[in-house]
Amino acid sequence: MQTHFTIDCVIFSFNEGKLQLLLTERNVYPYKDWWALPGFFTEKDEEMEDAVKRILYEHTGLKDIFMEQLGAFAGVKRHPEGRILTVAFSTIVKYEDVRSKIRPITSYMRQAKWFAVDQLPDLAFDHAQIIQQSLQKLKHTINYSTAVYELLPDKFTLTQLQQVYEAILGKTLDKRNFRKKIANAGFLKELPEVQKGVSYRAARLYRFDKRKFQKQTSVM
Amino acid sequence: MQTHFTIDCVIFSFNEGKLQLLLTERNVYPYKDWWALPGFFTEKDEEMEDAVKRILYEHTGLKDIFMEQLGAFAGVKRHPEGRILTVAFSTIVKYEDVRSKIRPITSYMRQAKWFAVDQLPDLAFDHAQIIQQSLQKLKHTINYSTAVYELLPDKFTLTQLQQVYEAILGKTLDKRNFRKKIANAGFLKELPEVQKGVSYRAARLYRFDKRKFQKQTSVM
DNA sequence: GCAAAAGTGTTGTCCTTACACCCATGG
DNA sequence: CCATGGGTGTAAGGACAACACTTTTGC
Repeated sequence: MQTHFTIDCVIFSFNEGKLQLLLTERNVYPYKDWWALPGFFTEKDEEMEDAVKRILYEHTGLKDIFMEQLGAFAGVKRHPEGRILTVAFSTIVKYEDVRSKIRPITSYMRQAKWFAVDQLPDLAFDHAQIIQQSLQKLKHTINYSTAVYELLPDKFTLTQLQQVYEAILGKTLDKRNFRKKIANAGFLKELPEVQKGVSYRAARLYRFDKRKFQKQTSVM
Repeated sequence: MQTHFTIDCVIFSFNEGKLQLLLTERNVYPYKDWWALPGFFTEKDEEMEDAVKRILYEHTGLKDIFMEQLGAFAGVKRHPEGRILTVAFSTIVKYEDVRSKIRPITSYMRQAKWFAVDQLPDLAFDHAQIIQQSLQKLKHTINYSTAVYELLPDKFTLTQLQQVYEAILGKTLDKRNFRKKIANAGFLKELPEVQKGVSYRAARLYRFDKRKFQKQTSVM
């Protein structure tokens, strides 16, 4: 049997000390004027991966971003038109890198905007559930993926890094223990620079060393 | 756009010291006479969860089994008829419990049969890939789920338990360390019985205590 | 008595956690 | 000089890995 087939995108970023999520305001029925995950119908005989790329671009203006599959959500009652199967994908982007590029190409969506994950509006369809599941997954994989570093600018301070961990895990961490753990892991490169423009002691800047990270994790 | 929508089931069990997988022999084109994961088309406006139950029953004779979603597999070239999206589900069953029930109801499949996961035949579609991914997931969740205990009979010896771990992880474990870890976890109940019918020292039997397991894990 | 598997302890290393104060800087 | 966040060490407990021999049983 055939079914409608859509893609939804969960796009995380980090700004102002908070985990952020990119949502679009729908300009079409159903759920017109509601906020929703960027997502839409696939086309006939379109590869799923191509559909993800296309829809991501058309709805947010973002390109060349790798998205990981979260899972399929069906449910006859998800949509007034009957069963629509959606496959959700998630990714993480650097806020500064995409800031100027966010802009829906299609007129199906009125605008795309960042929301702090702890201050989301009411969402269309079952998107709140998809987001919950995505956050769950992020929590579990945080230590085994480069996800955290995708959330930060190229050069960052240890406090910023800790904030990202805290935002994702939803709890505060001990500063000394956190730094020991990071130092131990050994895939941060200390830079000869420090923060600028702060009215207190400037913090050391670090960079993530992907090569060293892969060496570590590939042993396991 | 619409797409064909199928379900595939990855069903693990454990017998003769090996991790086993239930496959069906196809009686229809495409891939007639090939071995494949039990799976078929969903029906119009059928809930995904209902489709899983129905297909599992029709193709293997198994009922009342909870299946967990693995993910969606699309791919225009998966199937001669064009894009067919399949959502894979996996589960684990006790070999003894189901032994006599395995039997396809539908004539689309000629027979259902267990194969050791390290001795699988050539498989239809992209089912080999789905199985690989499922095994990966099993490895990762082995310590945080009741999966292992679903694989064993009600009463089992510690050596049997260790064999299951070894089969899933694909490596041998140290007996003393393994027993310490299990004892530490504290959700096995030692029974007053021992093995029977063996020509060497009979091993103590244990039972898995689900209540204690949940207490442990829910704290985290 | 022998074959076959059951059962059992110790040690070192490393990771995790808890916990509090001085330091550097800009204004 | 003060407000603000940056930066640092230690001790205890728990988890993990390495490692080999004795015991029980059926035949």
